[in-house]
Amino acid sequence: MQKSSNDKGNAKLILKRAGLRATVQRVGLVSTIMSAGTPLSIDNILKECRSGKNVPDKATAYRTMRELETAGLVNEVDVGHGHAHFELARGDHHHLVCTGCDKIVELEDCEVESFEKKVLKTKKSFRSIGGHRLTFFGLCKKC
Amino acid sequence: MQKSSNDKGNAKLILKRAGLRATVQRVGLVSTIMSAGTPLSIDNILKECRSGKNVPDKATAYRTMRELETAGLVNEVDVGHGHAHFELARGDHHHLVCTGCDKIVELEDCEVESFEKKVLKTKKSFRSIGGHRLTFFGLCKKC
DNA sequence: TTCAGTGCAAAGCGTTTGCAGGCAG
DNA sequence: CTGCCTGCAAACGCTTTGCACTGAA
Repeated sequence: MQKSSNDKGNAKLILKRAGLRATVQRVGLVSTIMSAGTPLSIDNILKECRSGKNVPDKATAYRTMRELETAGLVNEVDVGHGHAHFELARGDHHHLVCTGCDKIVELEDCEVESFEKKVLKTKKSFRSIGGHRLTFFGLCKKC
Repeated sequence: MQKSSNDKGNAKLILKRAGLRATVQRVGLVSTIMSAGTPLSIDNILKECRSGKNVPDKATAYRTMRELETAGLVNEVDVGHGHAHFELARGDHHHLVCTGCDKIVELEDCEVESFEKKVLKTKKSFRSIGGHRLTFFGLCKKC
């Protein structure tokens, strides 16, 4: 979870590539998301940023997330906590959420494709299926 | 989508069984949900109720949904529209949502169980998995 | 120097809650 | 008649927006 100067360099590159100015606030936000292995809430992101300088305002954090999302660099994740989480965009994957402590674990290797094909074949009123969202809820061993 | 007097009778029974008073407002809310084949937003539910008498207040609608949810009669559904939908509780099933017109279609025959077992076997930090939520997004033929 | 980006404060939206009055049992 | 239920309005939490100032290029 510790941010290296390498993360900050990468963050700058990522921002530049997206056509966004690499301000101190944005570099902090992006490197935080990059070094997290799990989707973070806005409050968590800001808490992480407080270890650095020029902590962004909450409005700035939201604005930046939307911009990164539009640029395809970040995905919003909703696990039913009443607020959004954000993670670095990556391939099709899902989440496992502890209903006790709200911990979120990433799941690789999506296994929904065959189901998706069957759904499209069955539901004649639909032209196409562009994506899906799958979340598992359970209890982690600490809860 | 038309509510029969039969629906209203069933609604009264359902409410009584849940230990709730069968007021005009609640009967309207429950029979609306019963006759819908798809999850409805609070606004849609109230719109449907307006064809009858004693249209419930929005606060009443929310309160009643929470009570029915606690009683296990209704499920909240979140398809990422920024507001809740409610449907009659039934077995494990999923939803297909049109990103054009927001239509929601029900999917029977859940095919996630084997994936779920594999996840539990892989993620050693979790004790149990109690449920999952799967939503497909696509375009219907009208969009 | 210039204007994209920022912080602050206010507004927006869905949802919840407090309270006094009303109706089902 | 009793107290559960209701409508109204205010509060709430997350998110967005308007605006004047600021700092990156």
